[in-house]
Amino acid sequence: MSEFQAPIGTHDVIGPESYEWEGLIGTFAEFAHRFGFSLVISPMFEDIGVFNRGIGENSDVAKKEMYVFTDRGDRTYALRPEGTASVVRAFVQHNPTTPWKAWYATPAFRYERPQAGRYRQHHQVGVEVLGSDDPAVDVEVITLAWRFYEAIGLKRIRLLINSMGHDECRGAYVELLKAHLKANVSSLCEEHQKVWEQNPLRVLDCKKAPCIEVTSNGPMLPDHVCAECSAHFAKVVAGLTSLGITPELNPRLVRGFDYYTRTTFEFVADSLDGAQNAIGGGGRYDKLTEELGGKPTSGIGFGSGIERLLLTRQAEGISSALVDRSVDVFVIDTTDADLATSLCDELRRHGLSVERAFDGRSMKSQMKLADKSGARFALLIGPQEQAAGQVTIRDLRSADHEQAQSQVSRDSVTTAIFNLITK
RNA sequence: GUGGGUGUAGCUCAGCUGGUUAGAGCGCCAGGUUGUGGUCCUGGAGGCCGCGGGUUCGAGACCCGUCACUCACCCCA
Repeated sequence: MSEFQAPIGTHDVIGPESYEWEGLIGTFAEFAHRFGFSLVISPMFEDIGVFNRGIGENSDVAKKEMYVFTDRGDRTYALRPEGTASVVRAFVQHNPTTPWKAWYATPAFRYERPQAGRYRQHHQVGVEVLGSDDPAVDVEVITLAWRFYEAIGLKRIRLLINSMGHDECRGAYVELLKAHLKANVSSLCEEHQKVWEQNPLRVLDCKKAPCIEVTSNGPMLPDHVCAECSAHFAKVVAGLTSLGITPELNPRLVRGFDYYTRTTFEFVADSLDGAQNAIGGGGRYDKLTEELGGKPTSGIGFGSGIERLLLTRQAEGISSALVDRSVDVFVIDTTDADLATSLCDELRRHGLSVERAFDGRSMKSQMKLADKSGARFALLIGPQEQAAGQVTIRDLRSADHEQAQSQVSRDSVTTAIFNLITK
C-alpha cells in the first residue's frame, strides 16, 4: 500500500483503459464537429455565484455537494459540479454571434459518497446551443447525443422526455402542484413530508410508493403547460420521431438543476442498475443566461458521463475497441551503436507507431517485447545487418520463422514496410 | 451524512479453531550453448499481512480505534 493514493472518489485512468477514453472523447469530438459544434475550454472553477445562480441554490448539488474554496485573494470559488453553467457564463462574457454551438469534455466535481458509477471527480462530454428556441435545435442536440451513443455501440438505451413549460406556465403549474401536495402532505413519503415545499417538482421524481400515489392523482405537467410550450414540445417529439429516435414521454421527468425550462430529457441505460442508470441528460434553459447577467437568450444542451458510458459498454458486452492503439513496428537493435534511434525516428516521421526496447536487452528478450507490443512487424538490426548495411524485416503474425523474414537495405526499410502494410 | 462488506506480492486470491524463515496462479526478470517471439521447462526478484494501540510466552489471524476501498440509501452523470 503506497503512502499516497488518489483522493476519495477519484481514480487514475491508465493504459490500456485510457485507450477507451481516447476513443470515446475522439468519437464525441467527431460527432460534435459533424453537427457544427466547436470546442470550448473554460476554467474548472468559477465564482461560486455562477453555479449557485446557475443550478439553483436549493438544488442538492449546490447545497451539499460543491467543492467550495477561498483563494489567497479571499475570492470564493467552486470546482465545477457540471458543465452548463460555465459555458453559459463564457457565452455571456464574450457575447459571440448566435446561434452559438459549443461542445466540451471536462471533469466535474461533487462532494458525495462514492459508489458504483459515482465519483467525486467524474467526467462529462456535452454540448450547448445558445441563442435559438427553434424546436429543431432541440431535435439536433438530442440527435447528436443519440447518434454518438449509436457510434460507440450502445443499443439498450432509452430517451425519456418531458416539457417543463416556460417561466409562467411552469410557475402556475407549481402553484397547482403545491396546493395538491399541501392537501395530501400526510400521505407523502417520510422525507418529502418535510421538504416538499422547498422543491415541489422533485416529489414527482420520488420513487417511493406513497409519493407516486399522491402525485398520480394530482396535476401533471403536460396538461398544464401553455399552448405555445405544448406546440414547441410537439414539434420536438415529431422531429425526433421522424428520424427514428422514439422518445418516451415521461410526465414525471424533472431534473436536479433548477434552470431547466421546456424540453427536458434523460438517457437511461437498461443494462445498468437503476440507481445509476442515467448516462446523460439535459434540456432547455431559457432563463439561465439572464440569471448570469446576460441578455435574454434561450439555450439547450446535454451532458453525458464518460465513466457511465464506458460502464454501459461493458454491461452491454461491447468489446470492439473505440480506437486502434496497436503498434505497427517494433525495432530490435542488438548492436552497440544504437541504430534503433534513427530508424525509429525515420519510421515515426512517416506516420507509423514504432516501439523499441531500451537497456541493452538480449535478442530473445527484445523479441518477447516485440510480441507483447502487438506489433505487426519486427525490424532486426544485429551486428550482421550492421556490417551489411541491411535490416531484417520479420512478420510477427507468421509462425514460420524462416519464411517470415526478409532482408532489405537500410535505405529502403521505410518503403519496404509500407509495401508490406498496404499489401 | 447513515448502514453492510472488505483491506495479505504489480493483479486475482489461499492462509483451518493464534504457534517456527508468509503461500499459489498470473504478471515481471534471467536462463534452457552458436543472434529470433507466441508453447514448454528451470531459477530469481518482489510483502513492516492498510495504519496505531491492546490481549498473549507468541498475532496475518482475537479485541479496540483509525484510515482506505467497495456496495446500498439520498441524489445524480
